[in-house]
Amino acid sequence: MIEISSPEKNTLLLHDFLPYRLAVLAKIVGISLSKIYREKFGITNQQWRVIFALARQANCSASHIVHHAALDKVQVSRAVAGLIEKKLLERSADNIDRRNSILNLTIEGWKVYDQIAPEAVAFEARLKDSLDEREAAELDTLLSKLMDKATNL
Amino acid sequence: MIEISSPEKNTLLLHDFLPYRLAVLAKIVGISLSKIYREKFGITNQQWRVIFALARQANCSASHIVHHAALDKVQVSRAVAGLIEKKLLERSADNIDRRNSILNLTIEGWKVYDQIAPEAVAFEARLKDSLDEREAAELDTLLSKLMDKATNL
DNA sequence: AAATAATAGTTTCATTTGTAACTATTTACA
DNA sequence: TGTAAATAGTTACAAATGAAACTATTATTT
Repeated sequence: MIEISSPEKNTLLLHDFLPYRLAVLAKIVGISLSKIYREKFGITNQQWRVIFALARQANCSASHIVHHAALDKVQVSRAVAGLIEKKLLERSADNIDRRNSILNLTIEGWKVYDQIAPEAVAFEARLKDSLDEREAAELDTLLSKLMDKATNL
Repeated sequence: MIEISSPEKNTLLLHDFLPYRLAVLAKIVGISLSKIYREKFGITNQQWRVIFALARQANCSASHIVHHAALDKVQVSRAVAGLIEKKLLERSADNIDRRNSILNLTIEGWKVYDQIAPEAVAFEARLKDSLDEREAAELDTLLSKLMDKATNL
């Protein structure tokens, strides 16, 4: 491993490149977090998002979840199927518009949510541990700005 | 879609949850960025990272890339194989330690790099567009802190 | 020196994921 | 009203991914 070529060229330093940093950080955080719901409950990331969307908003359709959990309709369909199989969620018919399904957590589903949610909150708190209040607020602002920018790039 | 259950419960708002925000942001940014190298050169994200790692550090082994591109050895192996097939990269033997391979971009590989790199830099600049200098510096600090925290959580 | 462990990298196989095509139902409108 | 377009959701198939087993080589131990 010998340094030969063009070190002073405008070679992009991957390590400092924002999209790369975001990807690596999000991945590490995601893997850590997933241990909470994967190891203990065998729940996938997508299933976790569906559960949390439904905990917020009961009686909603799959497409509502699509818009509130940043998943596409195939992902939601699969996650819902998995959760129904696990009996954490149930589907009923919408007689007003029969294209829709109406989704709800079961008692079991709420139990799982009630176990995961506090751990997720604690996880987030640990992650933000090294930030003071000003920094946490700043992070919030910056992520929002980046998100805005990224969505109309 | 009727709001029925427990809106005032400690239901976690996915939208505000840091790991979720990071995942969504990283994904959107990554998809936008990938258009630069995927559509024009048919290069995958992993291949792109290998190219950039090699542009920085020529004559290095696959395991060096593993440590500098946040990829595991299987990903690097596959990316390298793909890039060799595209003739963007070449592998030679290391006669001192014959377990290692020595990797280098080809002329073609450098040409591809030279086309992608400025676009990547411009992409990052657009992404940071709405941040002033102070905010950009702050972002840098915050991402570093989070990264630190996340790696020893 | 022989046996064992460690490292570099590849291959295999099962799972996950993404894209497109599909069914069913409802809406728009000619 | 009847036909086309839109919407909700599922299914099918190909491509990407992850985990484990594997080959080859070098380092370590006894």
